[in-house]
Amino acid sequence: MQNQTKQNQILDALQTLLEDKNIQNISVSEIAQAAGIGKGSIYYYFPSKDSIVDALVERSYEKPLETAKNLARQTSISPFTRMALIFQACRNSSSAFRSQKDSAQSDAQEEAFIRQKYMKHLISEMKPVLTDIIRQGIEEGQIHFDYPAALAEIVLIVLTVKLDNSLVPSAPEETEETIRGLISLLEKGTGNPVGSLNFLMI
Amino acid sequence: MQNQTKQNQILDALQTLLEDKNIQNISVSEIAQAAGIGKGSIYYYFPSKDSIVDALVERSYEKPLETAKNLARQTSISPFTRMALIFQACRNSSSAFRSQKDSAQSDAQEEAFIRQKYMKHLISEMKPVLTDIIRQGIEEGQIHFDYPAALAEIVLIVLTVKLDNSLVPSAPEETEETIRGLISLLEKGTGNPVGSLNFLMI
DNA sequence: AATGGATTCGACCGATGGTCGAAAATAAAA
DNA sequence: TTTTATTTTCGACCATCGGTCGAATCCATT
Repeated sequence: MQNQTKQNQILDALQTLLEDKNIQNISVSEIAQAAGIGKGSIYYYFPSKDSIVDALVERSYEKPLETAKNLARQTSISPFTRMALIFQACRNSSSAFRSQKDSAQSDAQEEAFIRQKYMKHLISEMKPVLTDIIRQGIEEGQIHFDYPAALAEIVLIVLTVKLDNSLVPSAPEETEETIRGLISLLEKGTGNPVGSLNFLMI
Repeated sequence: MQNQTKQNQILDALQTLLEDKNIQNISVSEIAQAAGIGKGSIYYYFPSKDSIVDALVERSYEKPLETAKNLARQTSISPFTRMALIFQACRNSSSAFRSQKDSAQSDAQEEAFIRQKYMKHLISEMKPVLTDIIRQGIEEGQIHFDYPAALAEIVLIVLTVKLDNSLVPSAPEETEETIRGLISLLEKGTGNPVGSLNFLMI
């Protein structure tokens, strides 16, 4: 049952390849070659090319997700501080997927395919964690809002979409303004003073 | 210069095919066959398969987008009413892309590719229009907020992502709660009374 | 009629994701 | 150790795809 190590070997190869190519331009043979195994063996460990990508996305966020879940239990720390720590952990890991474009302008459209997987995974895993923290913040009177789960999802969606910058591309200053607007909206919407949510800023 | 009619013929074929298949499973030959022309002719009117999809997305939102732009100029109507009309127009058209799943569980992951194009297109086109309306609302004292463009983008992102339901799949009641939360957040964040933004509800 | 551009077409190309059965490696049984 | 069974590896092979190409056809203008 060295499944794990062989799978990781394949995932490592894909991750390396992903650094300067988008998935659509990476063939399964190429992955096999980079992993030092035959193409057929790839399909012994994964049912499809797609599932390899899924597995890589999952593996990439195992650690920050675990960090976040641990943090969620530390009820002694202030909710805002915990949220700040979580976002920081996620941001560090997400950079692993920032592939530098092959040449001048690579069709970000194509590459967005993998980002979307990452987005789906991250939001679905993170939402319950963030919801719990917000709920605690509400109970402690630090957040005034009636829909903790919705609040968590809104923040996650906007931040993920904007920080990714491939689903809805925009200039850095535009992204910054949107984040600033989100912060302002959250502060006014949850009854918090100006500046209290600045940890969301890039 | 019957380019337009032939292109539309091809677009029609793709749209029909899209009703019970995802793009990745639709070949160019298939599109050609459905359009009643040879495969080579497809490439006389479009440079690539991808560009056909792009064109279809654009065509699908021509009318609601024009409606929205016209509405934006009708400064005599209240900003909230105009927004309500715009969202209604968009929702009607977006249903054109709701492909029923092939069988039990079709990999929504794959199909999300086209949604993402639609999302990108809709947000980039709609953002300036919505921003203008919000800005007018601010000037007229009906909206109290400092970042009109950010507000427009946040609303568009959350609504598009949630109503699409393939980027971040969730149960209907969950979607409803998120929308409700967004409404509450917007009302409190822009200094509006409860219920004033209910037009965002599905 | 003749010329020349616009349009149509399907055979063809290189490459891809995925399959397969046979070999090689490893473990279990004798 | 020898034999049998099981797991793992592999690359030739397959069907199919997106896209190209040159020949054929249409159609307007001269």
